[in-house]
Amino acid sequence: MSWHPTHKQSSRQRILEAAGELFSKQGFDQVGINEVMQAAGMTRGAFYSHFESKSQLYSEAIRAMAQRQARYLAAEQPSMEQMLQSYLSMEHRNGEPFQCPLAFLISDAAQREEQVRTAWTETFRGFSQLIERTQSHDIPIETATDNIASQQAMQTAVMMIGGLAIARALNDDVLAQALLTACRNSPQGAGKDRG
Amino acid sequence: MSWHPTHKQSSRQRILEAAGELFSKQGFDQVGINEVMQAAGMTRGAFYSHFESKSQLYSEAIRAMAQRQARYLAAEQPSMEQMLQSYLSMEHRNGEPFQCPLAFLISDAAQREEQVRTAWTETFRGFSQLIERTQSHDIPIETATDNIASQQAMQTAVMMIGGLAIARALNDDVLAQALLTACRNSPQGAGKDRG
DNA sequence: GTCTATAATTAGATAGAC
DNA sequence: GTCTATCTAATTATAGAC
Repeated sequence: MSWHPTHKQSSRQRILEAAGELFSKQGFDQVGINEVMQAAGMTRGAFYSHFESKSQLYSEAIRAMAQRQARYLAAEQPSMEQMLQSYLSMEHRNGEPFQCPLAFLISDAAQREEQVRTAWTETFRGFSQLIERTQSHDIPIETATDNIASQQAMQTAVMMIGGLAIARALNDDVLAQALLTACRNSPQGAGKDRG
Repeated sequence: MSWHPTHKQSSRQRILEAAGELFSKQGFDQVGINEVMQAAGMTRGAFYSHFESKSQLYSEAIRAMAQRQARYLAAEQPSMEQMLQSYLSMEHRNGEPFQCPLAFLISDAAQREEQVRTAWTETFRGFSQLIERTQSHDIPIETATDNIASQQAMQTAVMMIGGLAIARALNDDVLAQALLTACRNSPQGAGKDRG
């Protein structure tokens, strides 16, 4: 089992993927190392060969989820409208197939130590910058300063992350669907059906 | 100590207030019953004379915070601009003096049992309806249907709750301040400095 | 209604065999 | 690098005195 030099790297990756999914869906405190390791196909004892603590796993899992999604988006190059359509969907709210750590762990990460908050903050920065680039691509004529473009990107980020996080907290599927629709129709959206 | 019939009610209220503040700031799992009871001026053993479980305390604490804030708003009758100004402030982000359970517990509540999610959902409904009434007061000319007014209220609610929750998660005070400003300047705000 | 004492369970982290 | 076994600490919840 330990013949290949890629073995440890592969195990580490499996742990990160399992942790990202479990933490996002259930919250950091409600998931034990045991549960993470079993989902990764190992037992408790092997954990500390890969990570120093559960807390370190948390921050690395957030970064890993962000990187995975960034790679996907870099390949697909979706438009702003496409991004909103899939991000603000009931499927995403229900956690399939991807869970955005920014929305799923928003108040969870806020209550952790600096290491975790830094990972969350840097992920948010990347998300906001991606939106800014995508929006400037949709509207190539640049009449606004960078400052205003960055404000607009942050407003869109809030509408996306906040909308998804609220829809997830809501206990009522009909209301959640209405909320997601309202967010997609907001001025921060493609802006095509409002004046 | 047990002479007054209001004694139990007062203790219960103190527990609810302590729980609301502690849960909001640190998250449900990171606060023990011991900590809550000490903040309320009692010891662990007295807890179960007031609540059946920690989980029940959670949902009741959310409702108690919402009711307390609703009473305050009913007395003050602030305008939409005033509400945005105080809700989307750095003071509120830092938890002083009031913590909105919708923002502070957004992903925390989403991961709990139905009882807690129901309390959160009903609080959100009340918040959204309050915004709708306040917005219709600011713009007395009603050209829109109820459905559109409700959509606009939900968009504003997302910008407020989402903006505050993100600002709280961010590890960078400068970025958090910029984000709150962007939210206040958004079309969901008073709408006075955008077109 | 509040207290002290305790039961019962669980989790994060470590030790040492292989 | 992964396993089993264990340590230590914390937690929810209960029992019974006052």
